[in-house]
Amino acid sequence: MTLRTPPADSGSSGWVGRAPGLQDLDAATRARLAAIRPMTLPKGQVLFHPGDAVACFGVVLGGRVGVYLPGATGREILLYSIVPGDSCVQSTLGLLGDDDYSAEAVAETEVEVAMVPRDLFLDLIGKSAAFRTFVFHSFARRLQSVMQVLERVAFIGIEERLAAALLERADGQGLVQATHQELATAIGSVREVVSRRLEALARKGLVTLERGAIRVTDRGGLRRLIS
Amino acid sequence: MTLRTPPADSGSSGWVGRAPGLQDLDAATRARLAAIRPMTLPKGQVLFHPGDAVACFGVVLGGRVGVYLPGATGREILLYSIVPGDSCVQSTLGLLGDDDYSAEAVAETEVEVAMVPRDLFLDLIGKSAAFRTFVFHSFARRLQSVMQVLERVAFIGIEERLAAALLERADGQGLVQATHQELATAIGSVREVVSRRLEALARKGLVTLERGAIRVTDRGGLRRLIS
DNA sequence: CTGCCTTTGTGACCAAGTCACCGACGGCCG
DNA sequence: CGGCCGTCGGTGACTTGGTCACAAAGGCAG
Repeated sequence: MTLRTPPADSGSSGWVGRAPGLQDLDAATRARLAAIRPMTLPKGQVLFHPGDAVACFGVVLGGRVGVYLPGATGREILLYSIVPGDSCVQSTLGLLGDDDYSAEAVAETEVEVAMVPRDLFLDLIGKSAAFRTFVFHSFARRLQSVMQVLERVAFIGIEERLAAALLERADGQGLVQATHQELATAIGSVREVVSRRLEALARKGLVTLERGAIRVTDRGGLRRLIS
Repeated sequence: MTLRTPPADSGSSGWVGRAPGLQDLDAATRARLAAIRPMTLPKGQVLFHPGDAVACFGVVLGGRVGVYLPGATGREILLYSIVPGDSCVQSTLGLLGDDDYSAEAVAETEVEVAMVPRDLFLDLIGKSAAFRTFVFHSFARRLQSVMQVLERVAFIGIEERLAAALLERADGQGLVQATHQELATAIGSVREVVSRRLEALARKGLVTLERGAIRVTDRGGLRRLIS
């Protein structure tokens, strides 16, 4: 059995039906989108860098993409993650506002994504109310979430942010597969600080530390730190 | 001579022609907007609080509105200022994403604003490409600017942010009419820190301090701090 | 002038970021 | 098997920025 992308399947739903938020599209728009063949990107692949020109409107169908804002010092901070059904709002920004990308996007798992070319995107925005609603909603959610990131970085202490990040990432067994550096980037801090805080959490018995991973042993305790 | 709002003047352009960004609207949309009577708000007036439901889409015609994100600790940070021709993107967010306001808007001068009711707004979004473009552009600019605020707060030192804020606010004579507290809020810091930095800038001969104001005496010197 | 409010100054302390360096683990290759 | 090297994590000394508590001016109304 081959691992190629499946045929376009423009007859019935195709990938469009699998994208949460795009299901309510009118038939004409559906058909035009369905003609696009989704592509698969390996984990670690960079989708765009700051300064790249925006060519397409990306809709993520599977996997997770992290969007990072890099600072002058080499540090960077996670703006948001794109999960299935989200569009890449950085692209919207570029297509509608004529700006280049100012952030970096990295595939954090293997990712399946449909790339809508600029012209089709602009045409659909004009013609399909449902498509417009989809785009606007993505946009609104993103602005909200960026403001939340700002609020946290500006007003909330490291311990609280770290606890939240751990709870968010823990799987069923409480395992968080992330290096200290990755957690630091996610909460807008630096490795050393995260290492020290994790050690403190471990001393309080809330987590245990492994190489390349953290195991959450007391979810309630972490939740209490968040208040 | 009375100071009332002028008559609606729906015949020719009315206020719509005075709003940068709305000039390219089609005649039908223009007419529907022109029927709205702009209102004037005094300096200091609060336009909305966090938690308020969004009822209208506001377009600022004159003056300046500051939008602040409040933190749990009582501190708050300036997200952006709305100047003539900008729409209030917080409103867009609420009207399209069904969220309440999460920020606070305050008139920083006397302000003239046209409030577009929700239904008319949604209708125009659907029917007028030019209006849509206007809204999208505002939206895109705002997301960009919020990301810039985040980048500064996360990665850039106080001195640099302060110098930038001073340059931005200085009038022709170099006078910045703002208290230390106001500057602190603008750059996402606190009064004490700003006071100390200002004192340092004064010792370097870049500014002189007055009660309720700062006078920039060496623009070049401040610019050099920003690099 | 007096009292009161707003703005600014100050010191001690705590939280977080920076820098420099070390050690520990885990492949991987000879 | 043993040594090499890259990634990951630990640590101490130091700087920057935020917090807290309180004092000292300026300004204005009564």
